[in-house]
Amino acid sequence: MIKTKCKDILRNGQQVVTQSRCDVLCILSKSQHPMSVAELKQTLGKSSPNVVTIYRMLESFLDKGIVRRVPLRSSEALFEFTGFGDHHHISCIECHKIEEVDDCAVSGALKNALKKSNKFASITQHTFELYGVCKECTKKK
Amino acid sequence: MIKTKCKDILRNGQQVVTQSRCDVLCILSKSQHPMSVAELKQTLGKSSPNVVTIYRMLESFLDKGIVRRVPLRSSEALFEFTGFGDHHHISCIECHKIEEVDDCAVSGALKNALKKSNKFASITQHTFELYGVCKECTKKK
DNA sequence: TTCACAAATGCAACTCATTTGCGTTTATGA
DNA sequence: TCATAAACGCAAATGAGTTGCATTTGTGAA
Repeated sequence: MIKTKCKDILRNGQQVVTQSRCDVLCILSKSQHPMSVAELKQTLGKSSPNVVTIYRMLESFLDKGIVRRVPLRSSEALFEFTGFGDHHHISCIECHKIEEVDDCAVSGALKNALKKSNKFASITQHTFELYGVCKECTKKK
Repeated sequence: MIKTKCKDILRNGQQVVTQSRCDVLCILSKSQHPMSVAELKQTLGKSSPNVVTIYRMLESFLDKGIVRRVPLRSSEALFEFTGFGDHHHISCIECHKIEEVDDCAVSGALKNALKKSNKFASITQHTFELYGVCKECTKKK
């Protein structure tokens, strides 16, 4: 994802375009896995804005649907760029490697769930996260 | 769920049986929705053990698979009794009401996911959580 | 029933992710 | 170019969850 693209995304989301915001979005859009705030800061390195700024930025991106919060770890939040469409994650319980998996019948499950519910009118969001053991870690044992 | 039943569950899970542990498990097993530590403490009222004790207890229950951690809120962990088998949740983004929904094709999605992955050998756990607007809140608007 | 030991508990202090307040700087669009 | 709203940095606060340690209690063997 090139910088100009990031700027467009920010503008479309009515976001003020600053260097920091471009940098963060750029990193997220290139990342193969959801990232924590700490990881973002580290990747940004010396040119990183204040942690607080990253938090506020992500909050703002979340509002506009530019990023999404992934509930894979209970200790810290992970964020990923939404532009790649819907997919899910398998996380290794040994080495914490994360692999992405695409839709795989979840949309069907969603419709089903709504049909079965008698209290809900709509489903606006969902998370489907898997935990397992990767082949590497399986081999080690 | 009656007290004796809770004791049995604890014993089967090689858990030391104490009053506090019975109380917590009893409350969880009666609850219609996953509960936070704070909520548990409040429900236990005056006879509640120290918060730290509740944390350690739940940690221990998690180990033995007696309870499960539900990632519905990012700010605090929710716990639910596993004895009722597998199901999922829809949480209202307005009023935070939680409804339980049963399996609805998720197991199929799981098999599918594993088949598509080329890095993972097994899936040991999964979460499927839905967010939406309940009928009540829809009406209000 | 008794006894020793491992496990549970309480308390205080700590860690660490995330939030808030506030004064300053910067992007935006008129 | 200028006014204003938003972003930013810093410091301090919050709040969930953890850790160390001394004390109590449940458990299984004698």
